Amino acid sequence: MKLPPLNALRAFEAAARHEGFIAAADELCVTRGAVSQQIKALETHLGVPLFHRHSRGVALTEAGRRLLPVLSDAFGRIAGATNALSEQAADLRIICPPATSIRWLIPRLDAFRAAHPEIRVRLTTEFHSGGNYDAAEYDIGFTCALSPGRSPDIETRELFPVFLTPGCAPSMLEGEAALKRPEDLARVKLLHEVAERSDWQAWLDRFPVPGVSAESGDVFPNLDMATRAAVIGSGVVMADLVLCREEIERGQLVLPFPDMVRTSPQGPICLISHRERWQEPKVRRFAEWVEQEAGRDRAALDLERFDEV
Amino acid sequence: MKLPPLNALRAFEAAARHEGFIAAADELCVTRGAVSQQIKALETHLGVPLFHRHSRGVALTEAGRRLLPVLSDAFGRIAGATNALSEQAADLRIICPPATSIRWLIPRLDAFRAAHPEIRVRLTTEFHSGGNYDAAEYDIGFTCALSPGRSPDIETRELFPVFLTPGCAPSMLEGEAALKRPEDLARVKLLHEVAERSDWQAWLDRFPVPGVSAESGDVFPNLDMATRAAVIGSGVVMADLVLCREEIERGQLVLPFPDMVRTSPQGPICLISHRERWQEPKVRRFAEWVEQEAGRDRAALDLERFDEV
DNA sequence: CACCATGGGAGAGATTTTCTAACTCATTCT
DNA sequence: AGAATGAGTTAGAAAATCTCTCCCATGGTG
Repeated sequence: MKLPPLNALRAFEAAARHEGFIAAADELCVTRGAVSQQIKALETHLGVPLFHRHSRGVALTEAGRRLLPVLSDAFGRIAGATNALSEQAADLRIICPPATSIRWLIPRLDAFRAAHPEIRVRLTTEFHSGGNYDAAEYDIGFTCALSPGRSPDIETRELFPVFLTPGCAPSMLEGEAALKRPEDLARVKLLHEVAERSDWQAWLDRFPVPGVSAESGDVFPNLDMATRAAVIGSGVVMADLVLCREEIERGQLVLPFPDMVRTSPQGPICLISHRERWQEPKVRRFAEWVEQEAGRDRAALDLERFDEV
Repeated sequence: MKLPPLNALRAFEAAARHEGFIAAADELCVTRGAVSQQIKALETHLGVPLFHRHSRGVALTEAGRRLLPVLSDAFGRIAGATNALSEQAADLRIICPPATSIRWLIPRLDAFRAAHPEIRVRLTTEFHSGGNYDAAEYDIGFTCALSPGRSPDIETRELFPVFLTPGCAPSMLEGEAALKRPEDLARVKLLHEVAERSDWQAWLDRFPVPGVSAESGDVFPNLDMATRAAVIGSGVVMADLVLCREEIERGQLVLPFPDMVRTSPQGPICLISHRERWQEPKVRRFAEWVEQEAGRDRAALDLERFDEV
């Protein structure tokens, strides 16, 4: 396959389409002279004149008329394919479970958008385990490290651990029904993120409390709503120290047993993506930004306080 | 229509097709480094990696796999169209009437082929008037200047005039039947090029000879055969001073009435081509070469001797 | 297990291509 | 006649592209 100089072909295509060198030069953002030279070079290369030069303007020769549609078509296809690629390259499709989304990602995301306006962020807030992460639908996701059933091409990167300890409204530490010892949990309502009650179960496995069962209490569709129920004094939620940091720092949520902390059995929160995708600029930028933000949370938590379990 | 750098696309296409940068570099006659840089530039431009880099070789990414067929197809179309043009640009299709062809063009044509080996000459020897010259079939032709019915897009360039005077074998000037005066033509056979007997008729119109009519004599399919008949003493041909120059100089053909010369009523021999085609390199080169050769003939003839009629 | 062959990456500097800027020419419109 | 239009030409500047040299990682091989 022998090809003539491609840039000369592009110059010719533009000039032929506009039936003039000046319009072509404008389109290509060069001077008329450049177009003139390119086209002359192409004519020399092919050995056929492509334009008749009149004193005023140019007109295609027979040869030029034959060449134009082929080039326009070919360049059109190339433009279509490459634009589709860049188009898609600009879209960053993120999937994030509800609690992480509303409590961690969304508050920070505008900063990312501001820092990278060229990336169109499309966030889907939806529960998903690492096992059913769909690399075709999403460029990157948030999930738990130990989710089973991942294909070997799907890789994760750890962000921060999930530290669990009961949390409640400050009012619950006061009065005669105050939560003072773990046994007091038997007198209050447990607030669960999902029907499986796994967080409370995990904590109770680590710190068994007689008379307290994970089977009791209210169930919410996600951790955010359970936490908000706790804040308004409805019961005790199994709080995630990272995701609930704001409420804890503001004193809206208090930790009655701050030394009784365990990590989630599902492992730390992590980013998840296809092995190949990490290198894509949009993904790399987002991942780097997320890791930086997560680093701040890890630092703020003073993780060394806790024994990992 | 926004296009990525075309040369980078070509580098990518070659690399993707060969599944390796080295093979691509060989195909493009550059170094691996050049291919590597071009492809990196393209990836940066599109914002998507097109290859996975392994320690040994590369493999297309999803994006690369989508781009490759489009590019291969587009470049293939471009190559096809441009090759067809150059291909045709290399063919020089000439049409030339028989006498001019055999007596003038063919003896000189090898010199042209040697001087321009890149041009494939395809000569068609066939009678045609300027009026039915077909610019789609032939790039250039030889004809008479005054042929009627030409379209305005068909232009001619004069080569040399057609000087007509009787010619015969030297033997005819000897003996008791020797041609001494025009009246002696009544005793010999006239040799005609075509049934129309126009050359003899034209000469006789200019130099009327009592008792001699263009209606008599033998007819040949072309001037070459009529001339050869004259050389072997069969009769008197209406000789063209240019086309018969060789025989005249060698003494095979003698001119009994060297002062009785007239130009052909059909005008001089000329080149004929489409207005647009003269600029095509192959046509221009041929035309220039022909004009140069014709110039030699005009000089050799010492045209000033003759009164043009 | 050292060693070499393979295939690609990086960076500096050379080279080639391409573009610009200024001017020219021919023609048409006013 | 003079202005405006559209293209051609040229030298030199700018930009792109390439080469060259050295680097790294991997996978056979003796």
